[in-house]
Amino acid sequence: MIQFRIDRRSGVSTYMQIVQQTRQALRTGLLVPGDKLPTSREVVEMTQINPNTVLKAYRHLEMEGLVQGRAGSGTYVTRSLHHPDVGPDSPLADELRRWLTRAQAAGLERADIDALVKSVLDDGGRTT
Amino acid sequence: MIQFRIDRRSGVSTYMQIVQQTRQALRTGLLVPGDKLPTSREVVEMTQINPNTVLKAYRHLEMEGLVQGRAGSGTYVTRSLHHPDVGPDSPLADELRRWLTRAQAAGLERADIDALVKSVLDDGGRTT
Amino acid sequence: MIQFRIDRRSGVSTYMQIVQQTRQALRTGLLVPGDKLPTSREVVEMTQINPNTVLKAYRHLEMEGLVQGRAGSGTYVTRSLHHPDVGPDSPLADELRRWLTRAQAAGLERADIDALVKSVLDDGGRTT
Amino acid sequence: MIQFRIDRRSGVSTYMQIVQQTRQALRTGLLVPGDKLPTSREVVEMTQINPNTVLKAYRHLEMEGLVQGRAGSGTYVTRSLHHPDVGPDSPLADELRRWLTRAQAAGLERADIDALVKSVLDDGGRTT
DNA sequence: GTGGTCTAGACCACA
DNA sequence: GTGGTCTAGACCACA
Repeated sequence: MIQFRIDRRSGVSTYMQIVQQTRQALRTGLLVPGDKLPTSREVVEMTQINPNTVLKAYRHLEMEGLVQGRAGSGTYVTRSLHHPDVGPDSPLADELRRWLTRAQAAGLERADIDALVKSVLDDGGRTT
Repeated sequence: MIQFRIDRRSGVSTYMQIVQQTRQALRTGLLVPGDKLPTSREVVEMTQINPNTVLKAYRHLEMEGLVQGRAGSGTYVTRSLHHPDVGPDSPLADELRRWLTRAQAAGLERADIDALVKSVLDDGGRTT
Repeated sequence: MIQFRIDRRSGVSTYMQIVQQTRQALRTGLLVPGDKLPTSREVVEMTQINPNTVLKAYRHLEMEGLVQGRAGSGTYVTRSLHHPDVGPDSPLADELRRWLTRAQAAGLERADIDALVKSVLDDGGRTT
Repeated sequence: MIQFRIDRRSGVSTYMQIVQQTRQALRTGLLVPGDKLPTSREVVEMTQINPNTVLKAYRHLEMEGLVQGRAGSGTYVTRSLHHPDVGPDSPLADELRRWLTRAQAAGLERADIDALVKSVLDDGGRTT
């Protein structure tokens, strides 16, 4: 089952972190249509946040057409965002992992790597 | 001069977006010690946000020891976060750009790429 | 300014009544892009409901792309749903008012009229 | 036999939708005293809802004096709400159908028509 | 002052 | 037990 992690220092609102992590799981194929999201009670146990905040996130995902809540049953994934080449075993993932190893060998910290990735991605590969 | 872009739908508060984008520019070397940040008036023109919000972000950066405000003059970068291998002309950046080109050729959208990068980075290259 | 009326016996949830009445006002042209919705405080005075319930309705309308909330300023209409022939002075409205007069003259109560209208509309004019 | 249709997005609770659709059928004369309502099992097949929800709706209608449950037999209509001029063959229905045809010819969608009808009915024909 | 988030908890609809 | 609604109120971001 998907595990949510709340980072209170990130500057991102709690419910939006739930939304983003769920979308991320849909992208990577960790969640597929038919899967059940954890109940609000389970998320509360995982994360120590208020059940209403979980429901707010789930309602947001529902309005995006990604999940559907069923009273008395749970909240279920209704749509996939998964692209086949985005899985953890894809060649692209392998290449990226090797690149990451080289970056770490060069002494880059996570924050450096994030900054580099972000600058290249935002640039759209334009300068290649 | 650094350009700020505010995304009101991101779930990140406006002032924190200014903070994060400034830190990002310090990481990539776009901003270096001595550089002047745009005045709050200039940021207001760029972004349509309230000058108080800009000042709050700059105060936050000042508390982190990254910039310093000088009355009647402006706000100046006082510290670098730049790692030499993180620049846009570094081999690591080149390799990442080539990887990005392959990912785009495989039909991945920006959201797919973000998800893939995030999953590999969060995994810490553990499985390599 | 648009007046909301909450009917606690209707079986429709409170926030959805706000949503429906706003959509109705957009349809009839009572609200047009640029118009400001009443603040949550004003709605609370009008209707005696909780401000969070108002915000929930406004957030719902925002996700539908009909309005936009601006912190410190208010919530504004961003899109019209108005069809020119739906105004109160349109010939169609006039004809319907004359029909309503005849229905009332025949002794029909509001509930009878609602039922008749609903049955004809749901039938789609198929049998004409 | 009366067909129930549940719209989960309407904001009206499921059991209340059953109640309202039954009252509607009593108004239009689709249901008359002596008629048998579908059993909860039949409604479950029609609508995919829980039998308890059907029973709750029927109990509600029984409290309103409109139907009566007979153990081992079913639930029967005990009272009419039908006004003779509200039938599908009444002149008023004919006129309304012709009006509807004109409205559709003018390019109005169902939502536009609902809004127009609602605005005229709520206005009570006052301005005629 | 205005909207947005979050909490705590009551209560309801539904299965 | 599960999701959904609503309240009351604290606190924050923003203008």
